[in-house]
Amino acid sequence: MSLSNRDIADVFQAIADSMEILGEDRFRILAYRRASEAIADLPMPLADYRARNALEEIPGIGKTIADKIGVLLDSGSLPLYERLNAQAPPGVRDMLQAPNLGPRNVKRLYTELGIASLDDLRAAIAEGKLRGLKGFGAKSEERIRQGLDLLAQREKRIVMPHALSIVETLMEGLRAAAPGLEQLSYTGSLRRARPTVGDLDLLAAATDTGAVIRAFTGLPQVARIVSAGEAKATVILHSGMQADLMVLPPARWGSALQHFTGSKEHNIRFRELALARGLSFSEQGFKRQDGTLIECAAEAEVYATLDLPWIPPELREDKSEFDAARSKSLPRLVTLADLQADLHMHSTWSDGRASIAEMAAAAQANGLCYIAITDHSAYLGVTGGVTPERLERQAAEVAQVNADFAARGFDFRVLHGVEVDITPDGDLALPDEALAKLDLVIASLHVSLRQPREQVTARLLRAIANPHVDIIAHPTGRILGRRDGADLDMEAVIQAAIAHGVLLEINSGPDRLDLDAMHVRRALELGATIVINSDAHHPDNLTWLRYGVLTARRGWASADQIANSWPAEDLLTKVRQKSQ
DNA sequence: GCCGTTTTCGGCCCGACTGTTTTCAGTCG
Repeated sequence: MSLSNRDIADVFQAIADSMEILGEDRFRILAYRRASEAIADLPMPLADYRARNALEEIPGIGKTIADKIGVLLDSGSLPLYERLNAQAPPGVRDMLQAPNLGPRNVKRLYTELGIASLDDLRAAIAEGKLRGLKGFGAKSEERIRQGLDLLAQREKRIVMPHALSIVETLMEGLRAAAPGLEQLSYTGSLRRARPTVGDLDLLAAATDTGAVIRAFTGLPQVARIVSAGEAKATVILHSGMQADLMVLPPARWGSALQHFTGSKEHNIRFRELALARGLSFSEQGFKRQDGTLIECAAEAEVYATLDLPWIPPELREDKSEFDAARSKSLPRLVTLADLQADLHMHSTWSDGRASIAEMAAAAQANGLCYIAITDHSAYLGVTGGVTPERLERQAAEVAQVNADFAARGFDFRVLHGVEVDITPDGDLALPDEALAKLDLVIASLHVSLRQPREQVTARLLRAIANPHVDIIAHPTGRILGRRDGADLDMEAVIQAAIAHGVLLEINSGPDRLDLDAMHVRRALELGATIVINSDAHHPDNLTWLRYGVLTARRGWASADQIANSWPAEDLLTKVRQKSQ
């Protein structure tokens, strides 16, 4: 069993952690961290890169680390890793996770007191052993104890859609409670639309900063105030999430927003570019060599100072966005307003909660021009799925709904589709004759996701090759925080989808967001076409499209690459080409 | 250890906060 990208990324992260504790060269440590993050975000297995002799083309990976990847792939272990494990073992590295405790002190606790795990640390604090150490007082010990408490109760990461809903309610409350607020935004990984986030970061601009802080800590959502000063506060919400608010003068809004949005990697690269021009950048603004400051009240001014166009937050991961910005080739990212259709919706014909007419009306109210009703095929546990016979009857209802729209003078259209299961053998759960009569066929994996890579990939490839299949829904089947997706050869899936004119879906369900952004980007690079669907089972679910759009944007998608931003006739032309 | 619109050698982001300090080291975002 060869190591996954995740496994290898974890090895390099562990190497960096151990080196940090041992006090090795910080730039060497940074190199291992950068390599680890680059690997974690790759769209293809490392073995594929090596096979194409392309490991060193990955930014952040040079000859040394490429060789180490080779050793890991071949042998499953690495001498450097084993050696570091002996000097700073996993239990010691775990202590780095504790807030307020960093590498220097972890090393001292380990070497001077023999503390080698978080449990050891808790015990040592209970016995008051830490304050005996030179440079440690009772306050240091207490801070570390508090850090351990925080670590224990720290909620695990929540999905981005959930975080957005919490943060927007919070912002609404703050706007009402804090007059004099000139600017307010969420920042951090949430603004970059990462699929999961660990805490909530808010940034505000106001002249009276203290008044905004007091309004914030007084919000009804706040369960506990961790700290609150004149410009910064940290609270724990009743939901268990930590929320940080920073308030600053309006003149520095732009530089602060850029700084707190990150990512850290993007910021480091940005500051390197600034240095090359003799400017030092921080959240305060640009500092010239003579010490004078250039303030930026708007974020676009920050980038403009380095002659760069504004870079959308979703792209700020130091994944070639600066090259694209410099060469004026940043994509014009798709927006929610670009979408004309939702091509994956359920009704009471299967497990949906509303009729076809209700779903259509909701879509129209949301500004869409056409939809596809795609109920589940009758298969396994799905209640009331469609059979060939029921599809015939459903077609009549779809025709009636369309006739009603036309009679009322609306230019709105319902396409008749299906979401057909791919069986464990790779068959489709409905016969070709039934599929041939439909406007649109979605095929998806719901069962046997744990099959070996070759087998589950082959299933999907067979479905893609079926002339009636138009869309592959939620390709990996992942559920965020609950289960990983199928172990697919995504490169093969993308290539097949392109060859057969099949669209790949970004499923907007809050805990799916599948395809994920890195696969979207890879698919688009190779020339695939994407669709963003809600998979709505209720009219309210149509708002989910927003999350799919954010995921597409993280994948560098422009509107022309998203099939449901096209007019209905263009989409149907593409789909019919496929069936011939 | 990586990397190049000054560089194949010599760089590599920045400031705020905290504690235990008489000038700084560690941690964080």
